[in-house]
Amino acid sequence: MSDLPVGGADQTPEITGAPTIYDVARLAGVSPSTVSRALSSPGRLSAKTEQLVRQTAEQLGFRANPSARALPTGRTMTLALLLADITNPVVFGIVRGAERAAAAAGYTLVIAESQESGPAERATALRVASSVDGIVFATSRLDSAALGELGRLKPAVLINREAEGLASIVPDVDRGVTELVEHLHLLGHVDVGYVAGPPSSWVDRRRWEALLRQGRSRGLRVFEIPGGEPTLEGGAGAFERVAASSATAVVAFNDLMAIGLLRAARRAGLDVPGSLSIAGFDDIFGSELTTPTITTVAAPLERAGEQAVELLLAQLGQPDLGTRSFPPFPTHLIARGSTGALATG
Amino acid sequence: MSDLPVGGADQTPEITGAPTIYDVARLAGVSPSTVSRALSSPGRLSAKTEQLVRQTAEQLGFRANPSARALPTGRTMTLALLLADITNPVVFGIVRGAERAAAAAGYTLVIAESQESGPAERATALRVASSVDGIVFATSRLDSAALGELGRLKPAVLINREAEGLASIVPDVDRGVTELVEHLHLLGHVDVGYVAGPPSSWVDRRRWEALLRQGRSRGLRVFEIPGGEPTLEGGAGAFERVAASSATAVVAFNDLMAIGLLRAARRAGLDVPGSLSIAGFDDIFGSELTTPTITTVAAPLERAGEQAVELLLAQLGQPDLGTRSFPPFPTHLIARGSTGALATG
DNA sequence: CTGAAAGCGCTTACAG
DNA sequence: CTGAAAGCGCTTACAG
Repeated sequence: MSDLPVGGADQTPEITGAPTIYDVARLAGVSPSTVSRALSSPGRLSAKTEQLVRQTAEQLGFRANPSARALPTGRTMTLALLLADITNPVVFGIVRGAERAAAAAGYTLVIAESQESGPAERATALRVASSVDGIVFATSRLDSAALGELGRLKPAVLINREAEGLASIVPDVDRGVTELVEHLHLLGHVDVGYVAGPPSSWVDRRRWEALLRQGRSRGLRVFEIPGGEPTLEGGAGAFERVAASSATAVVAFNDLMAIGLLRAARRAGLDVPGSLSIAGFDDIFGSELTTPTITTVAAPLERAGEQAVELLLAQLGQPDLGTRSFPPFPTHLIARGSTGALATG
Repeated sequence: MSDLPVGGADQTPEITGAPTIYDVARLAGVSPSTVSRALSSPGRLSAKTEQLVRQTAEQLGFRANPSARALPTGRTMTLALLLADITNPVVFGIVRGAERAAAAAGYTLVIAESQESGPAERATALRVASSVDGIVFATSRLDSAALGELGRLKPAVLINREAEGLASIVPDVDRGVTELVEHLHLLGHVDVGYVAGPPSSWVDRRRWEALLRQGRSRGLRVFEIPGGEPTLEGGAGAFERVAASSATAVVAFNDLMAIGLLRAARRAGLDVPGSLSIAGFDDIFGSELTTPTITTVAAPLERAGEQAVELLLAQLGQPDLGTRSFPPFPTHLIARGSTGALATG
C-alpha cells in the first residue's frame, strides 16, 4: 500500500514496499536461508552471523510477512475467540485475559461475535478456522455435535462449557452455589425460584442443577421459572412469572437478568429484598451500581480467559492434550444488598 | 492439524490435511488456474466451468487458505481494531459495529488492547500491522506524530480523534454539550466544573473546549478540575477536589468517572443532585443503573465503529480517500436523575 | 475461455 | 555453520 513514488535516487537497490529477507540477505552479505534462520531459530547460527543479520534487519526495519511465514509452516500465529454477545459485560474479563495470554505468547487474537445464534456461531467458526491455529469458544450456543465437528477442524478449547473430546475450562459451580444457598437459608428463605437462561447454554443447566442439589440438601423448595434471553430485558420479562410464583427469593441465570428483574420489581413497587430477594451470577460491571446492589456468584473470568488460551497453546504443541482440561475454576458468593430476610408484616 | 490416520483405503488420491485447489482441479478435470478463477473472480469463466468447479469445491469442503491467498495479492482480508481499554463499556458499541461491518465485507477483525498506554499501543500497532490490511484506532492515546508514522505503514482510520493526514470519525461534541449547558443553565447552575480525562485523550480536549465555549455563551463560569484515570476510581478520586471547588454542577470526562464521582459523593453524605449535579459522556451500560441515574451526552458509537470500518475499506480500494472523513456524528443529551436544581436551604 | 508458468516471502530438509 | 533448492497454496499476466 505504501508505494513510495518510484524514480528517485536509489540509495538501496530499489526496495519497493516492505523489505524482505532477500533485502536483508543482500545487505548483510549472507544467503536468505541464513537470514531466515537467524531470525526464527536463534542459537543455530554462529553468534557473529546471527548478530550481523539481526542488526541488518533492524536497520532495514524488516518485519517478517506473517502470511509468507504461515504458508510453509502452517502456523498462522493467530487464535480466535468466539463470543455469543460482546455487549454482555460477562465477556470482558474473558476477552482481556485471552488477549493478554495470546499477546504474551506472540499470538494475535481474532474476536468474533455471533449474537447469541448457534448457526451464526458455526458459520463464523468455519470462516475463521482457516486463518487461525486454534479457537476458544466462550459462551458457546452450539450443541456438542457441532462443537465436536469444529474441534476436529482445529484445536479448540471451551470456556463455560463441556463437550465430549474437547478441552475445556469450566467453573466449579457448586462451590459458589453452596455459599449462596446457605446465605438464603440463613435469611430464612424456603421457596427459591431459578430464572433460567437460554436452553442452549451449558452453564445454565449446571447452575440449575447445582441450585437444585444444594437447595434440597438444605431443605429448600427449589423450582424453575422460564427466563428468556440472558439480558436485562429477559430478566424484566420474567418478573410477572416470578411474582406469580411462591418464591421469596430468586436466583437468575446471570447478573444481567437479575438486574432486569430487580428493576421490574421496583417499578412494580416491590421492596427488594424486603419482599423479594434477588441474586445472579458473574459479578458483572453494573452489579455493584444498582440499588440495592446485586448479590452474585462470581468467578475469576479473566483468569479463565487466560487459561483457555494457555491450554490451547499447549495443545498446539502437543495435540494429545486435546482432551485434557484444567481443574474447574473456583466460584464464590458475593453477598450484597439484593438479598435479605423477608420484611416482617 | 487434523491429520487423518494415514494408510486407509483411498477413495480420493491421498488427500492429507485440507484440500487445495489442486485437489479440486484434479477432481473437476480442469487446471488449478481455472479453479482459482472460478472461486475468486466469478463471471470470468464459462458458466458451465464455474459451476462445475464450485460444485467440486463444495463437495470436497474446499476452503481457500487465507495465507496462501494473501501472499501473492498482499491482501490479508483482516483489519485491526486498537483499543485503549477493553473493559471500558464505551468500547462495546464500537467493537460491535466494527465487527459487524468487517464481517459483512468478508473481513476478519483482530482486536488488541493497549491498556491505556501509548507506547504499548504503538508496539501493538507495529506488531499487528504486518498481518492486517488496515487499522482502526479507537480511543487512541498516541500523539499525532506517532499516529502519522503508523498511518504511513498501513491505511488507518481514527475514531474519536483527529490527526493530520489521517481519516477519522469524530463526534460533533458541540451539539450534545449545547444541550447539556442549556439543561444546567435552566436548572439554575452557574459554577460548572469539568473533571478532566487523560491528557493524551483527544476528545477530552474537545469536550472541555465545547463546555467552555458553550458555557460562556450562556454566562456560566466553567472551570477545569484535574481528573486522573478515566475510570470509576479516577472519578472517585476527584471528589475531594470537586467538593473543594465552587461547582454546583460537574461534568465528568466520561460516565465511568461520573459514576465514580457520584458514589464518592453519596458516600460522603452529599445529596445528588440536591447539593451537586453530575453529568458524564458516552451513555455506557451502567449509567442507567445508578441511583440517581446519570445524565449524559450520548453518541451513536456502534454506528461510528461501522463507519470507521467502511471508511477504511473504501480507503483500501482508493488510497486517495486517506484524508477524507465522514461528517462528525451527532451527540445528544440524555437528561436523567443526577442533574437537578439545587435543593433550597 | 482456459492452461502453463512464474512469483508472492518465507522455511527447511539436504548437502557440504 | 551456511548455502542452494524445493515447496507451502494461491494469483495473474502471458499465450493460445
